[in-house]
Amino acid sequence: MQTSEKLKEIYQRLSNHYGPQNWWPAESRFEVMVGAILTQNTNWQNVEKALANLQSAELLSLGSMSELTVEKLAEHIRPAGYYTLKANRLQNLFHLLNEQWDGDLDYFFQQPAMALREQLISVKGIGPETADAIVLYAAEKPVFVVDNYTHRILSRHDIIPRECGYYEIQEILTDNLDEDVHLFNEFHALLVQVGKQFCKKTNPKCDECPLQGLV
DNA sequence: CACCAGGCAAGTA
DNA sequence: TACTTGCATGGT
Repeated sequence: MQTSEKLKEIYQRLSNHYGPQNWWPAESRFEVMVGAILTQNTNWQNVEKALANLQSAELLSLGSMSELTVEKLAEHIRPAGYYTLKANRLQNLFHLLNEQWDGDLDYFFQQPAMALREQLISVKGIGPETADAIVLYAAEKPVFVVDNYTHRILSRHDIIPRECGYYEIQEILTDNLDEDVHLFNEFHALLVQVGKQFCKKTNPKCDECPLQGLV
């Protein structure tokens, strides 16, 4: 079977099984960016606690969060883990937005996807996945977000080799799927959903997975 | 108790 | 280039 056919089959099964995911769970593009950094190698439940702290302190805007010292910021995001590291990473992003774009997010997000991506990835603490998550879920431009689950699930189904790197995986996906924001949005969210449930590092439960038996 | 989550950068060889 | 390690809280 062709790669594109396999991918469509996977998407159909997951979509039928789980329904619409409606990512990203945030109320603003700014919140998407903050969440994208906070969720690096971190359970979303912990990120929610950190976001709730920021919300109740009225800090979920670029202007207000930019005024905090790194120590105060770290204190608010503590439940998300790696809090010192992430406070610095957030400030690095704020610096780009404030200095290069005068804090104007509309202006910033108006750029083409590749320009956005390039700038985001130049920020210390933002790598390929975080940058792509922001481009897809905040800027709503069609780039496929690859993560550990994507790699694990697609390699186990022999769609990609196990030693495949980020950009190789992304290339295979974009070459074999329609370039569509909604499709990329749902597909990534669905892979995370099924991955959390059935495709953990240790103790995978392949027999109960909706992708079980796929050729 | 062990394990690990919607990564990334820095260090080592 | 290709591994390895630190970062840290809170679920299961």
